[in-house]
Amino acid sequence: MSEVAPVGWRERAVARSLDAARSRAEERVQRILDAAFELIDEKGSTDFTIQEVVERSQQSLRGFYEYFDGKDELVLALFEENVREAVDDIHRAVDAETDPLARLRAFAITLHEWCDPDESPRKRGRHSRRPISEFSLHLAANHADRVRAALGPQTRLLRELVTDAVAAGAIHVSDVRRATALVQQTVMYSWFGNRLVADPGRRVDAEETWEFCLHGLA
Amino acid sequence: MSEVAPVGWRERAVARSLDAARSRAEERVQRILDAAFELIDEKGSTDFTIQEVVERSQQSLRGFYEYFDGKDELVLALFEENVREAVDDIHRAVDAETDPLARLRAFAITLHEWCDPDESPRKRGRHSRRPISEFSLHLAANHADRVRAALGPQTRLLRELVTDAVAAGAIHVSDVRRATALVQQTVMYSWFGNRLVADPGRRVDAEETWEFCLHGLA
DNA sequence: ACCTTCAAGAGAACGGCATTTCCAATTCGT
DNA sequence: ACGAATTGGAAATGCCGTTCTCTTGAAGGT
Repeated sequence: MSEVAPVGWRERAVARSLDAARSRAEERVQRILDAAFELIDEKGSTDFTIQEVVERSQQSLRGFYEYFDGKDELVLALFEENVREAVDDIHRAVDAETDPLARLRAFAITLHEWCDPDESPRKRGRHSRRPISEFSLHLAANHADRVRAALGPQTRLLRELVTDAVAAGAIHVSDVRRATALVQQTVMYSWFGNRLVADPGRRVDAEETWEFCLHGLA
Repeated sequence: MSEVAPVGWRERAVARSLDAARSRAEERVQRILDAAFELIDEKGSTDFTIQEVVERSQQSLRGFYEYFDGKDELVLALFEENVREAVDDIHRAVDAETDPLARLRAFAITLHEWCDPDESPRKRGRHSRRPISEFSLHLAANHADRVRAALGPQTRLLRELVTDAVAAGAIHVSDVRRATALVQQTVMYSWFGNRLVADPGRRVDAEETWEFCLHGLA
């Protein structure tokens, strides 16, 4: 836990108590996060109350506000957690491919699966992402910088893939960063556009979204 | 106002009073809408309170709830109003062109201007559209059907343009409706993706969005 | 062992806001 | 003008996020 091993017993004792305090805090934060995830799963939306969270996580209201500046910060934390999981999964999918274009495609398809709340909602034992995806709209509108930061790892991974694909001559773009942004936003929020399509048979799926991006860049 | 001209004095009197009642109601509703628009313009967001609206529109709280089922319904009405204006404007821009592809482009560019809250915010004497664009996210998430209905005229116009462009051989799409949805959502919400781009110099503008769509369809 | 101090729990209190309700005033048809 | 429906006004309700206060209990120092 602590980065430098303390030398004397005194330092060690201090470090141990600090570590103890820290891990206690970490455990509490985790309990809060878990409780919030549970509530979201149960209600299918992010309109749980702080009360419910503290009750379920066996904390005090006071304690909650020690760790989080408010509800938005809590949901932001959940969002970050979700992005982390997603990036791990995407990384796995991408690394299963070797061809630069295939890697890029793997990124797009997997990311789409993670973001579309209306598709494959009960895949594996994961949390339902729908409420978080939906709330991410609110977050992006009100805390764009935080969301941007949370998405950082994902953005960097995609940028790398685009760069590789360009280097391999698979695609041609004038500005890598811009292309990255375009793909990222198109894939992440295509589900949102689908909400406005009445006929479910005409929903745009992952594959189509990917092809749209691919041609759009060419 | 009334669809059939009444024949006798009795009917006429009834109709007159009904007309009077109706136009009074219409005027009230209009006053509420105006007040809400004003507040939105002043605050730069949709977090006005119902109190403020009724005060400014010289109405009673009770009256407000006679005409609107709640705040969401009010903002939905504003949204519809906004779409109406936008469609008119887009229609004008489209009709200034004759070539099917140019017409399609005119649609995309003009719609983008209307939707992007971060661009050309002070154009003409119109309401600031930013708060409504932002709130439309919330609306689309919670009242997708209503938003879809409100966008109906816009969707139909675009579909026509796509059909024409296909007929003229300017573009090739497998499914007109799907292509329509894809273009519509990409253009309408590209501003949202831009929120996640740190460097303002890399924001994707109307022209780029259009080209992205154009190639994406080809 | 005793006192001090300070972290942390429990939950009451506050403030903002949407939505309801109730009563009095007013309008409207007859 | 008279009873019935409509409307205005404002207080009341309920929900929720956030803050405050009081209290407890444990750790540290002497």
